[in-house]
Amino acid sequence: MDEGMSMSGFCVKAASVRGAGGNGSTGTKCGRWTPTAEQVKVLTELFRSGLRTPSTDQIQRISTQLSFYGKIESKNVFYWFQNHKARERQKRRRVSSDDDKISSSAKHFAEMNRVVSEHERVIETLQLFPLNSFDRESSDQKLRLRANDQCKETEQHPPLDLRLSFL
Amino acid sequence: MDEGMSMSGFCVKAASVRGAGGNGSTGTKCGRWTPTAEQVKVLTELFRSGLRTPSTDQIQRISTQLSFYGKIESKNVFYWFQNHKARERQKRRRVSSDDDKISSSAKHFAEMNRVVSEHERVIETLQLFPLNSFDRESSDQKLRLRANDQCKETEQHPPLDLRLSFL
DNA sequence: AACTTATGAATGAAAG
DNA sequence: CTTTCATTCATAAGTT
Repeated sequence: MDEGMSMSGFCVKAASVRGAGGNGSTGTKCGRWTPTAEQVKVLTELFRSGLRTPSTDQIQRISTQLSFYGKIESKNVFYWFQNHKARERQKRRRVSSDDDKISSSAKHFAEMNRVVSEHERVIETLQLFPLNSFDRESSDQKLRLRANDQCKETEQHPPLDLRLSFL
Repeated sequence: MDEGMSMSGFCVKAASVRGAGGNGSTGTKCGRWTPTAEQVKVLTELFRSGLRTPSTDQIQRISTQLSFYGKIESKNVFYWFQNHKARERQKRRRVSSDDDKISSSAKHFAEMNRVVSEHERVIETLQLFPLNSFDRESSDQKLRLRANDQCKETEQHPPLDLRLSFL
């Protein structure tokens, strides 16, 4: 597949975006959802009302409701809340960094210590042998305890070999 | 605004591409695993072949194999499958939920990715293309260009009703 | 038109 | 497995 932008995508024109009665009558770009002022208004109101992470069902309802004001998909609503919440938190985080000063070390300390807590496991050599009877939840879980390596310049790779015979 | 991070003094990103149409100049980014185009390609192929929840040893093997194309850890493989599977399911759910709303629009090609037969045990020697193909197509970033628009301007919307009672 | 900002979309990592 | 959080990428919209 090479091209894919020529199926049914053709936008006419997008109405004004946020900014209150914009009206610009301009932006004619598709490729990503461009919420209308009304949609943003409703979404914002929902957020203000305390809704932060709508359930799938709620997302569906919101989407349906908003589709009345313009094209929209469930995922747009999903992403909107996800982003809105994340950015609000992000901003907060920014502000809370006024502790500056000469650093109370507390933060750094915690961060430094957490790495070597209980990673002494060194599950480097995973059990490659087939477990006897119950080979139940032996997988997954253990892998998570791997410590992080250091950044290694690994941009030198060999030619792509797509054979998956190693399995 | 914003700057580079300075947590533990690791490598700061270098932006750039991950083997898109350019060349091998991959961004040396740390902090979190950034799969190379080759790695994604292999992982995707494995997934397409039916692999959904690799066992510990499979993860280990895959990781080892992929490390040939760049830095990678077992947990990255583990998470990749975990996320890929979950999102495939999530996406399907969302799309199917709001497609009844779109009605007169074309069906989504996302559905094209129907479930692959689980009986795929032919992960023996899957070769998609010659090892030295110059086909450096991005399989990672280009992926984002999937068509998803059909911007149907609903410029004729009703008066704004800000009641959120539909929840 | 180039640059900057705002924000939609994606995804790695992790929590529940 | 499902859901959430954190970061990052991409791009429409706004600014200079």
